Amino acid sequence: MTNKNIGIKDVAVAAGVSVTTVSHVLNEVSYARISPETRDKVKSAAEQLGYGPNRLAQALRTQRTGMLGLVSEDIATTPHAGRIILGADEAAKARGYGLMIINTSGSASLESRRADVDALLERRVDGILYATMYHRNVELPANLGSVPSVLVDSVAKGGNITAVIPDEDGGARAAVGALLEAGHTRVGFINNTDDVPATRERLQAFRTMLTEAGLDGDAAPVESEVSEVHGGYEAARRILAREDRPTGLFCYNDRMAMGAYRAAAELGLSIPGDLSVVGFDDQELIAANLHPGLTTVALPHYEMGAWATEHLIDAVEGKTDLTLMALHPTILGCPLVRRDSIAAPRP
Amino acid sequence: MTNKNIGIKDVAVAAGVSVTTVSHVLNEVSYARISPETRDKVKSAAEQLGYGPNRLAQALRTQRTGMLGLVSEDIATTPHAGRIILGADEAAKARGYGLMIINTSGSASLESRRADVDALLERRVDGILYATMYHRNVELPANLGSVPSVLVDSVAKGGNITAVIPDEDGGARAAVGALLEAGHTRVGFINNTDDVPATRERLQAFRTMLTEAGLDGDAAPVESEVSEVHGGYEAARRILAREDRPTGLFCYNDRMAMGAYRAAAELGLSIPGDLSVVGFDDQELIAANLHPGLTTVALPHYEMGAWATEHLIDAVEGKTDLTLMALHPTILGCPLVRRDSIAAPRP
DNA sequence: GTTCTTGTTGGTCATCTGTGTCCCACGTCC
DNA sequence: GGACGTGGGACACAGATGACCAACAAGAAC
Repeated sequence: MTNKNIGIKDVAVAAGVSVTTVSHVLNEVSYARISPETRDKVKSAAEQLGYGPNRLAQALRTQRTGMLGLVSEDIATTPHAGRIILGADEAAKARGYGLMIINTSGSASLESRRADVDALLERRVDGILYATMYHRNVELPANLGSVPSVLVDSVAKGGNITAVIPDEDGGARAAVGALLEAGHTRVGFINNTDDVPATRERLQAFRTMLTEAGLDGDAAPVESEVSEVHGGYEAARRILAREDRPTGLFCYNDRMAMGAYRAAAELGLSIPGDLSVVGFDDQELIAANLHPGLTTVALPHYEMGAWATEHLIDAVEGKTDLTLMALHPTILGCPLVRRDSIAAPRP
Repeated sequence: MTNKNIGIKDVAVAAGVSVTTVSHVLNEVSYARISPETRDKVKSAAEQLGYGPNRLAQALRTQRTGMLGLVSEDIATTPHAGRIILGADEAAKARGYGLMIINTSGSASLESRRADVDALLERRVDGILYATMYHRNVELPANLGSVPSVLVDSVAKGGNITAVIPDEDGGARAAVGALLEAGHTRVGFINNTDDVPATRERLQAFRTMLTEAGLDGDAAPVESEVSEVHGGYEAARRILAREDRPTGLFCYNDRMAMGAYRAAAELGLSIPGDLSVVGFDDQELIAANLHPGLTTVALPHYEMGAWATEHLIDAVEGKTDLTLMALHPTILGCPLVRRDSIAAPRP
């Protein structure tokens, strides 16, 4: 157990050697030639005293803190941030790094976010992860450039910073594909109204998937609303009121799908008997708990957090050149999570 | 903007004074007598060079890092952890402290949690917050005692560590009270099966509230299941199948309430017309998005995080003696959040 | 047998970036 | 001319690291 009051000096005295020797044996430096007996003396003395290295002093000397800064938007409003943090934490822990977390708001001023980054820089973090709550184009504080940094779940407005984002296109294709595969030919899309990459890319994937399947993708029904439960409800009411009522529904996210469930229930449509539904996000609290369970597409938050951390550490340790990766964002897959909301359409 | 490469030494050279003087000026030490002109020279030099203090070196010298360690259980599985972190982050930021976060698992071995705490100690955090995912009795690693620590959302098995927990009793009373107030006389409770304080305390509060209202608390119907949506569904099916079917239902948490909603829908009971429901937790994703919105009791996670941080910093700065507060856990209120799931019973 | 080389084993000292105590130089005032 | 006030610098210290140096014994050269 690390004891705050014991330093390398105390160990040296206890073992009857110099502090240098203690440092050498404890760090197992290759060039140090030290007799096995001395090694043992030092090690057991350290053990007995409960010596733990003072990482601050180490960091000061070596110019490496072994700490990564993570500025995360809106830590508490979605479970997404939690999964990014978890991925980052586990990747960091596995390589002996720690995480300093600062919360910021998606709507915070550039200046306040600059101050957040500055707080991390003053503490001499080795690198910085900048995570946003949802995939978008984000303006980054300039001081982020002074240490290796990776952007999680967004791309930078100015470009040229390494970023990792979800595969919107592939995810949407998987979702629509699951409906087509089940045999649906009348498929609708309930979309978001925000101007974010996901809105555009999912819509486009929706249309091309239908077209590729020999259906008229351009004519397929699409209704847009705010990406909340009530928006999903409204949009679903409209889309299900059409004469050529779709038998398959792709929803922008799980919350909107939850709204669609209610709309279907009100119209007396059973899921998946009368209507198949597929969502996006895999918010477990919703997707797994709806009845029937919602088939949806998982956003790779954990994986993005881990990927970003892994590569950030590589960069810190000089194993990678981040500027090379900065040209294009890295895209991580969005796997389909099958539950029970898709069935073949009634004949 | 903090520039990593600029030290106090560079400022001293630029201003034509000694490093001591720079330190004195920048820290505004009271005993230093320095002419206004020198002050200005130093300050503008620091400004120009983009000097930022090296918190590591400061910490090494002053034996204060200004960092708090937060070990949090299961960061990603519930939104609860996020709210604790947010409360802690904002309280810490307000007082100039930073947060080092380590994730652990509720089921992790004592040894691995000891290692987590050790990682924080090696980094010489000034204090530690230990947050659990739900209110219970937790066994803490012994090395937690070596710096000031506060336990969030649990009490320690051994006792004698300052802790802050939610007011289970008061919250449950508020929930049941809301049903009684609306005029319900046949009220049931859907409880959890886990052996945690909340299970016992909410049950007891339920019974005493009824009794205090002149009803037969001991005879009131209670059904227990696992605290998930499907458990809530099962329990609700049973409780609603009784001859003296309750018109008001208190659910152990929002997830179980969600299950109760489905059971009610299947039985053709409308909420709140035929059945009033009240939950616990205020998981927004569920409570706000059910239809009708679920009246529930909010767990003060943000407040507990903030309270714990505030008092931890007080202890670190010698303004409080934590051992005095360790005698009894501090209890924070659980306010009722009114939505639309409670109405008067049909006459 | 004495000095020199060489390998072994560890220690010395500067360094990382600041902080804080103590001390010094210089004027002034009675 | 000694006490005192003012402005600022020297220096030790916090806890480590690492390049380089030193002591010593064994064997080699003379």
